[in-house]
Amino acid sequence: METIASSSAFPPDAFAKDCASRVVLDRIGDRWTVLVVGALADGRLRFSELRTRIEGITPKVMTQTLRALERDGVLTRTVYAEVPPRVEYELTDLGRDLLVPIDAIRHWAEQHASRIVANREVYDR
Amino acid sequence: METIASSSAFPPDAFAKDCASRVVLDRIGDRWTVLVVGALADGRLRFSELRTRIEGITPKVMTQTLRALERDGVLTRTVYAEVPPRVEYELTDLGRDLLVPIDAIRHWAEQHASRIVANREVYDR
DNA sequence: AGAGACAGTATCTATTTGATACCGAGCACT
DNA sequence: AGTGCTCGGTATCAAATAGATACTGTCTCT
Repeated sequence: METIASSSAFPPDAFAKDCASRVVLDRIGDRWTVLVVGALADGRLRFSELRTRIEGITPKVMTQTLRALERDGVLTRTVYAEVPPRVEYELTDLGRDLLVPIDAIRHWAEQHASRIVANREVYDR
Repeated sequence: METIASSSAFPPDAFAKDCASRVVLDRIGDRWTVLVVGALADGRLRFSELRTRIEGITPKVMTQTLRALERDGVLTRTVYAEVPPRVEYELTDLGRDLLVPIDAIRHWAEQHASRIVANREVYDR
């Protein structure tokens, strides 16, 4: 395999290394992406609002995650030249598309969480 | 951290640290989970078959991922006492449930991959 | 002058991931 | 009897990533 398959001559195959869709999956297979995108479901939020909503994320990692998502065109970053500074993040159309499967994942997690935690306890015993 | 909130007195909230659903999300926010579960969509596979299908995963990481998913009850691991050894992995009901949102994610990735790669190129320029 | 808000950086450490080499049991072949 | 092969992993070490914590710059308000 050579070039990134952005052509549609071949069906995109996320299992193939170097396939574009695999590259994209790597973004979602990120600890924080699901949470950040999910947090922006109801509209634009500022950096600090995101930090409050998503417990446990450090500012460095928040910045990294946001920049990566901005780079991919999932969200926009708008800086207002005020003091104190105001920066708002908002999903793009692409980001709102992503929201659909991401919500599905989150719902699955919330539905089956207790069962999974129980499985772990059995396994570890 | 002491107890994971597996009670259903509170609505599960994946944004909250220490919430069970957050713990579960962390499993999905793993680089390989989506691929491994997706690979098992059509039935049981052996270790080496998984390695072939999922390009780029190393044996160590494959083992880690499979053990974690087994621990969570997403798949089963069956060892046949043969030589050479045969070990088969298969999704549980829980795993097949997970397959639904995971397929949604993969479809999203395959659909929008080229657009995202294009976005990155613009951003990096 | 000093404190505070906000959106981050800088720095250092801990944890995860990855590359690569190797192992053990048994069969098949020479 | 020795050699090589298959399969499903481990072992070991290096590299990349995530996390904890402290700090910065700008302006405004007291």
